[in-house]
Parts: sequence; C-alpha cells; structure tokens
Amino acid sequence: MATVKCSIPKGTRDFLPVEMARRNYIFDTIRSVFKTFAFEPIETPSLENLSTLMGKYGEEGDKLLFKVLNSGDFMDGVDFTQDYHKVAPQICERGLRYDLTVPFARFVVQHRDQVVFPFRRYQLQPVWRADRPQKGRYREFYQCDADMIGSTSLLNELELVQMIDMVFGRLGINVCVKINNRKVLAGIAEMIGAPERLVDITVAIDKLDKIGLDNVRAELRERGLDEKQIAALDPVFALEGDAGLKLGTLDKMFENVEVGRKGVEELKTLFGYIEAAALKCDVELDLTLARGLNYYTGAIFEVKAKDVQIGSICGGGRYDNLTGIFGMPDVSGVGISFGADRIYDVLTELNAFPEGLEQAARVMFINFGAAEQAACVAIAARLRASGIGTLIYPDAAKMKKQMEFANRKGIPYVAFVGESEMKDGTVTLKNMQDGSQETMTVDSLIEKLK
RNA sequence: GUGGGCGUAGUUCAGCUGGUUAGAGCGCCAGAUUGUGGAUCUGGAGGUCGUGGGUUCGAGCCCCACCUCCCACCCCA
Repeated sequence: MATVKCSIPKGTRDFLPVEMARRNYIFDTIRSVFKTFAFEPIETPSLENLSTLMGKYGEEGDKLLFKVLNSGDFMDGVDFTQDYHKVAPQICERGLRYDLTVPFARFVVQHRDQVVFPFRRYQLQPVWRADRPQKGRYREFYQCDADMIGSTSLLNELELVQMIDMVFGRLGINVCVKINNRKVLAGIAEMIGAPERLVDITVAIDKLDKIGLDNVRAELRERGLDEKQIAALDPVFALEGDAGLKLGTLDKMFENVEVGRKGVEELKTLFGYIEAAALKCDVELDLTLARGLNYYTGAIFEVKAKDVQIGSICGGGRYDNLTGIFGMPDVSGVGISFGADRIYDVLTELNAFPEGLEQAARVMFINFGAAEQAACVAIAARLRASGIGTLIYPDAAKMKKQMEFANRKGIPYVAFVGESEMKDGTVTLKNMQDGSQETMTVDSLIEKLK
C-alpha cells in the first residue's frame, strides 16, 4: 500500500499534551469566571443548516463559511452552468458554524419553551472560518462565549466587562477594553445625512488609527460619500478628552438625532457603572470601534492585549433582533467571546503560563519483572483508589530507560518494589527532584503522596 | 480575494561564483554503568535537497510551473 502524506488541512493544528495542559488552563480559568457569574453551559452541533448561517455576518462572512457538500447524488438535477452563488446553495445544505452567537440565537428560538428568561449561557466550542491563516488566525479555533438574552438592562453590559476584567486579571494579561455603541455610529451616519451608508462609514472610521485621517477621508470618498458629508464628520474626528467629555459633546451634536442620543445615554450609563465597579483593567470609549459582524445594534466591545501585537483577543456586543430572523422578535441579547487560541499565543509570547501544568502521573513504579509487577499492581490499585495519579512502567526494561522516562515526563516520584521491599511489604520512594529516597509502608506512602 | 517571503535528516539550520561520496547542533538508538534519571564520553541509524519540467559535461545552488507553510492587506477570535 502506498504511504499517505502526513499532514492536516491548512489552518488546523494538532495539540500535544503540553499544549493541551496549557489550553485547559485557559479554558478552566474562563469557565470558572463564567460559572461565578451564574452562566450555564450548552453545546450546539458543529454543523448548522446553511440557511441559519448565511447573511448574518455580512458579505465577507458569507464567503468565509465552510460549506459541506450534500451526501448522496448531490449533482442530480443541478444546472452547473449557473453562477457559483446559485449552484452552491443547491449542493450544500449545511455548513460549519462560523461563530457561537448565531447558533445560540437559533438555539434560543428552538428551545424557547425550555429556556427560562433572562437566560445566561456559556459555550466553549470550536468554530471554523475559511480565512487565509496567518499570525493569530486559524481556520479552526475555539471561542468561549457568554451571552445573556431576554433583558435589555445595561447591568448585563457591565457584568460582561467585569468578567473580561476578571479573566484577564487571573491569566495575568494586561488588556484594554474598548467600548462603543452602534447607535452612536448610526447617529453619526444620520447626522451627516447618509443613514444608509452606516456600514461604509463605520468600516472607514474603524481604520482611523491605522491609516490616518486623510486616508479615511479618501476611503469615504471611494465609498461614495460626497465632500459635504465627509466634512460633516470633522467634529466627530475632533472629539477629545475622556469618555465623559466626548459623550457630552456628542450629546449636543445629536440634538436632532434620536438614535444618537439614545446611544450616548446608554454609554453614559454604562461608563457610570464601570466607574463604580473599580476595575483593574483599562476601559476606554473608542468611537472608531466598529466591528464587522452586522447583527450588533447597541454596545460593542473589543479587548486588546497591551503587551503583544495581535488582533483582538475578545469581542462582543448587543444584538436586539438576532432571534427575530428565526421567528422570535423583540428578544434582546448581549454577549462576549474570548478567543482561546489568541489568548494562548499571547500567554506564550509573554511566557506567562504557570509552571507544572502538565503532570502525567504523581508516582511511577519501576518494573523489575513478573513477580514484582504483580505486587505493584496491588499497591497501584490502592494509590489510585486514593486519587493519586499512578503509573506502572509497562515493561521490565533497563532501569536507566525507566528512570529516564520518569525524568522526561516530569513525574515527581518513582517507587521501587523489588525483592527486599516485597519481603517486608514496603515501598522505596525516590524524590526525583532532590534525589532523596526512603523506604516506607504502603499506608505512609499514600499519606505522603496524597 | 490581493501582495511578499520560505521550503535541505525527527527538529533547528549551514552548504562559497554551479564541481567527486550533502554537513553541524539538538533529538533518537546502543554502549561506558546488570537496583537508580538529569552531566560527560564513545559508537550508530537516519536525506529521491517540497514536486514536476528546463538550462548545463555536471544542479541543493540558475530558469519556469505547481504545491506547501509563514507574513502582510482585507476581515476578524
């Protein structure tokens, strides 16, 4: 048989035990914070009906959806001379989920009779995007989402920010939380007389700190705004000072713009809460923050690591009518998503993982041969019953080889049960760190390793 | 989708203006050391130089195509 090339698809990864220990550290930290804030876990399938996913993430998002070919004779009765966009939905009824928020909205609508509102759920699962991989960007990656649905209270927004603060505080990552509000962006668009160009305006404004004011103006021009409209944006670019000051100025600018005033009011309330909450991390109002996912309608969040150059490591926002698409209108939700893989990259670059995360076994028994092995099996059973991670080296290999194995695996203790120990019913325990060893009964062994 | 870079042993890389049998460190296996690991020393295995074509007396090196991975843009976790 011909050998097959060993490889995995572009943008996917295998995880070694060391990496898994570190990933689980991240997941455990996030999960424990979610639980602390009274969120409950759910899971949804990797595959969703494509009709559930399409059109929720904007034009770009649709392109990045992994589509799954129908099973059976999927070509039957399909006119393949048509345009790709027409053919694709006919031969692909399902796709891999792109995020956890849209499937969650579907979940809520589908199980509305079993869900108690306001509902708080968390979900730690992989998502897939047919993006071109690069630093901090993968085709398969984990999102850790927490959403509350069925309440418009801004207390929810505050709690999300508090969770962000707690997670990154525990992980030891310095972050800056950027907050904006889609209603403010809509207000700006309305104010300059181009409410239908909201997306174009926000995408251009979003690039302000990256490409500079002149290039933003050029991009707005390219996107079809006239000079008068572009000039009308000047007071927005000229905003200065802290959140309170900016919001005060904006409020006046929005004298005749109701959405804008509503957005400013929400932000004022939220920033008031945040001030009272005395968080450890930085929180700032960033009017250039737009976020592409087009289902957001209120607050939007993005978290950047301050000491590592990488895309955002957490993001989210409020969506007023995501469930409406599935036939359940007027249910507002708000949530955030932690990017576990990017957080992993940040911790790696900062060298900030705690020591000793992986521990295959606490003690390993040296294998001297058949008779001794039987004695070890009995002792190991007792250790395991006491919850002590125990390993018996499977072969009566050379001592050097067995010791080397224990050493490389970082097993802290090695136990010897040879002829003399068997006779006395004892075990000789060696501390692999300092090399010391002592002979003891099984009872005191359990006591020591517990 | 657009642009840039890389590809040589398990791995990290070296390999001169094209010239005999392609090297090193780490890792791996064995031994020095038959109930004691990390250090040291000795020996050994391991490569169709990403794939295919071309130029040449001769290609790891030059040219073309393809593939892969990495990086940037777009967008995003």
